[in-house]
Amino acid sequence: MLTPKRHALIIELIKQKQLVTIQELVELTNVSESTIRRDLSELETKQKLARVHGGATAIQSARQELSYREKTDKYVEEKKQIAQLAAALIRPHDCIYLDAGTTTYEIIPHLETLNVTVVTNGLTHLELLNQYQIKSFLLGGLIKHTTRAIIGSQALHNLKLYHFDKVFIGTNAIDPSFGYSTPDPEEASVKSAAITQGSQSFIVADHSKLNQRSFAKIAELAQATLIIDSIPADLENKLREQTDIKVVTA
Amino acid sequence: MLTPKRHALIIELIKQKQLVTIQELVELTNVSESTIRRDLSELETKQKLARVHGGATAIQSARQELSYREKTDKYVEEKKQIAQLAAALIRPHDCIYLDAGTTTYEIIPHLETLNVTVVTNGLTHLELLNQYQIKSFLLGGLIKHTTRAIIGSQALHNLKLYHFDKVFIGTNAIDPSFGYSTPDPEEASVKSAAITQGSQSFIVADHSKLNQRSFAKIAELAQATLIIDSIPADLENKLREQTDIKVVTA
DNA sequence: CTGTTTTTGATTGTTTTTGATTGATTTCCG
DNA sequence: CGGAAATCAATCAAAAACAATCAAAAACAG
Repeated sequence: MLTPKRHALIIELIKQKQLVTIQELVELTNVSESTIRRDLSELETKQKLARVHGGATAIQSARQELSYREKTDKYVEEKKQIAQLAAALIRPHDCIYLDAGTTTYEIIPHLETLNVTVVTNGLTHLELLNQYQIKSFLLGGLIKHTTRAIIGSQALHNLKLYHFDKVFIGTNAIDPSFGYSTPDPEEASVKSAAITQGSQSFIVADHSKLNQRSFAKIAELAQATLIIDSIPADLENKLREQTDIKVVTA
Repeated sequence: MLTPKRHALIIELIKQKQLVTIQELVELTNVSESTIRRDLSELETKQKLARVHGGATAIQSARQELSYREKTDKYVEEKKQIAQLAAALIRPHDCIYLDAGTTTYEIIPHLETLNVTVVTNGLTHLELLNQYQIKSFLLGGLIKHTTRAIIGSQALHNLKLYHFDKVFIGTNAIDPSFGYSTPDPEEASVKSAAITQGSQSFIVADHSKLNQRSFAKIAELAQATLIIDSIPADLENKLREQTDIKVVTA
């Protein structure tokens, strides 16, 4: 039996039973105990399970959860790299604002040991913030069910109650002359207001957003540093005339 | 038997019986007394139980307090009846406040056709509100991870932005002289502030909360109508001197 | 086909877990 | 109070599970 197939079987059985013995796995896969031990060892370092004396148990870490839901999203790997680069800018005990969105979501796992305080308008972030037990504040306001974000005048009002060391915002479009923009004016208002409340503000976006214009303007390029996975050289030069840019270097 | 499985069994039995003897655990798990002793020792340091001479008991300190999700909710049927009675008071296009908690949660399904606007501080309510596509506002503020509620000064500030036709609040304790109370002062503040923002306010609670006092006072009895599943006649008379009461009539 | 690398299963000695035993401590009950 | 019974922590040896090692088998590359 091929190793990946065997690993898949093991993970599947653990998922079903939560707890398996080495003997059960030996019977399931018809390989020796030694091989199973090696498999468990390997899968443990990959955070796919937790070993216990005599077998292994399922692990419901944030990472596994995360890998489960990443299917719906595009450029996940790039977003993770962007998030990592963004997180590297954060210092212990910073107070940061995390905009709703998938790229900002990927920043959360990097916050675990930083003792930061997070303010967000993204309801999708809450579960992960909870899992990492990060001190978190939510903006108040209208719940936009489609994107699960908090918007509206109350949200703007709420933002005035905070000041942030760093602000991380997602965007749908980046254009050399129109700046950062997004389809929903309500969301744009919140993003814009957040930027003005931060000492430093960052736009996190993947390369598919470059050279795009959307309906509602968030801010000028100069108002926030751009963090992106890759960018053509000529466009980078053009943007650098107006703002700072950080590019993921692979 | 694998250690985690055994530990799970032990905790499960303690959860059911509150108090277990070592002998019971030996029979349950078919291991020696020594092993059980070691297990209890280990689980005690993990704060999963408290040892007593001869066995172990469930721990009910705040530390062990089960988080909202895993809390095996009691009196679900009663709460549904209370919720139904509460929902019958709501008129179309009302603006209502729903406190965090399991009883208020049960109100949501009744709102579907009423075109109400809901304001809440309960994150656990969001999924259901989304499902029924109810226009919803969330209070801003600190996220209390254990109960998944919004609290803090920002929440109080947010409440000032609204006025409600009806306010529905949960409580942990109802006492003829101490009024309504709950363990966490921060939560009590939010509940209290919400009550003052409503034209009419209601406390929804099951009968297990009667004649109890908790640490932090929410409000006097007179400040909110009590909605409850059942109540002894003498206590009802005593409470009716101070406030209105609605009882589920089965 | 031949030489190399990878994977596997068996074997080894080591570590962890377990159950029995011991003497100390606590609880019970007269 | 005081002794008996029960329960306890500490210890130790046996059993189970473990990581490390190595040679055979399989997969691979040239």
